[in-house]
Amino acid sequence: MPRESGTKRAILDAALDLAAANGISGTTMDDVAVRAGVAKGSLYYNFSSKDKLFEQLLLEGVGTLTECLRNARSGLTGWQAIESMVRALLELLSENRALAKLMAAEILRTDRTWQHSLHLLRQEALAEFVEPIRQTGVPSGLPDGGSDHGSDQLTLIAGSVFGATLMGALDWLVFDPERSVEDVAAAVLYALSGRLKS
Amino acid sequence: MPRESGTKRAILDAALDLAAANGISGTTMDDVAVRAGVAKGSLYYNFSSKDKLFEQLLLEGVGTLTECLRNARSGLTGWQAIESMVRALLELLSENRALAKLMAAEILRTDRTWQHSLHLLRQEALAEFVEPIRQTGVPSGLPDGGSDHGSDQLTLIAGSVFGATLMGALDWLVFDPERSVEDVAAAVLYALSGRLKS
DNA sequence: GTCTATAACCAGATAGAC
DNA sequence: GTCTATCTGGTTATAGAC
Repeated sequence: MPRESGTKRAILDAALDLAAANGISGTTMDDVAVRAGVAKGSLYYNFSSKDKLFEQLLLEGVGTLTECLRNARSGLTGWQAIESMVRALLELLSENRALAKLMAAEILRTDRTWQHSLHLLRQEALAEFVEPIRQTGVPSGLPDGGSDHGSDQLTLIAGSVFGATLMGALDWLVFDPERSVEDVAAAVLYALSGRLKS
Repeated sequence: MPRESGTKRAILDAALDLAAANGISGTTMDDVAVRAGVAKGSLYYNFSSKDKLFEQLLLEGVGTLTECLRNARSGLTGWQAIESMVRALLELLSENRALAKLMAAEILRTDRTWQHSLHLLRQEALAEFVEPIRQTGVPSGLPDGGSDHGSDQLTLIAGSVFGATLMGALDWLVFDPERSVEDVAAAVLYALSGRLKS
C-alpha cells in the first residue's frame, strides 16, 4: 500500500515514541513537532487536532494487533490456536515496544474522547480469541449474555486470556526487557495451561 | 485507626470519584475542590501538589488491594488460594468500582512522577500471588531470574494471573456491570483452569 | 485551617506569510 | 504544504485576609 506523505508518517512516529515514554497527556504538540522535525503548524495541517492524531495512532495499533492475531490462528483450532496467538502477540509487542506500552496504558481507559472507536477495535481483537475458545468447547450452563449484553461469557474469557498476555508482556518490557520472548510465553501459557490447578 | 481530618478524607473521596470518571489528567484541582465542598486553597494546604494528592490515593488503593489478597489466601494453599484471591479481587473491585477503574488505568503507566512508589506496591501485591503459585510446584528448567532481574519467572506468572483478573473485571465493570461477580469469577477461573487446553 | 483573589504558566489551536 | 508568530483559555499553585 502507498505510504502516506513522509510528513504524516514522521509525525505519527514521533507521537508514538513520545507517548510511549510520557503518556498521551504527557506529550505536547510542541514536543511532537520538534521530534518529528516539523513546525507545529504542520501538525494541524495534517491532523485536525491532538485527539485526532492520537486516535489514528491507536486505531492503527489495534488494527496491526488484530491482523497479527488473525494470522497467528489461521489454520489452527482450539488450544493450538490460542497458544500461537499468545506467542504472536508477545512477539508483536516486543518488536514494537513503544506501541505495546502505549496500548497497555490506553486500552483500558474509558475517559478518552476516542474511547468509542477504540472500544470497537478492541472488541474486534478480542473476537479473534473468541473463536478458538469456542472450539475448545466451553460448557454452557452459565448465562451466555445474548445480544442484549455488552459482553458474553466467551468474551469475558477472551478478555482474561488477552489480559494475561498483556500484563505478562508489560512486566517483561518495562522491568525485565532482557528476558527472551520464549521465557515470557512460557510463563503466560503456564498460567493458562491449568498446571496451577494440579 | 483514627481517620484523618474530615477535610482530607473528603478531598480524597472527591478526587477518586472524579478521576475514575475522567482520568487523573482529566481531573482539575478546581473540580476536586467543588466536589469536596472546600476551597481550592484547602487542597494545597492539605496536599502539597496535585501529584502528591493522587499519589496518596493510588498508594492507598494498592494497599487495600494487597491487604485484600493477603486475607483471601490466609489458611489456603496452591490453587485453592489462587481461586480465593481471584474471587476476592473481583469482589473488591466491584464494591469499589471507582478505585478499580482508576487503578486499571494507572497501574500500567510508566510516565507518572509517583511511578516508583506505585511500582513497589504493585510488586507487593503480585508477591501475594507468587507464594501460592510456588506451592503449586512450578517446574524449574526455566531461568529463575535471581536477584539481578526485575522479575523472575514466578512473578511473570503472577502478573499473568493478575492481568487476567483485572482485564476480566474491566470488561465487566465497564461494559456489562449488571452481570454477577460469580459469572465473572467463573470466566476468569475458567481461563486459568486449563480447560482451554483439553 | 479555610477562604478569596490572583499570579504565573503552559498547552492547544489559529492566522497568514511564503 | 510548511513555516513563524500569536492568541486564547484553562490549570497549577501561591499570597494573604479571616
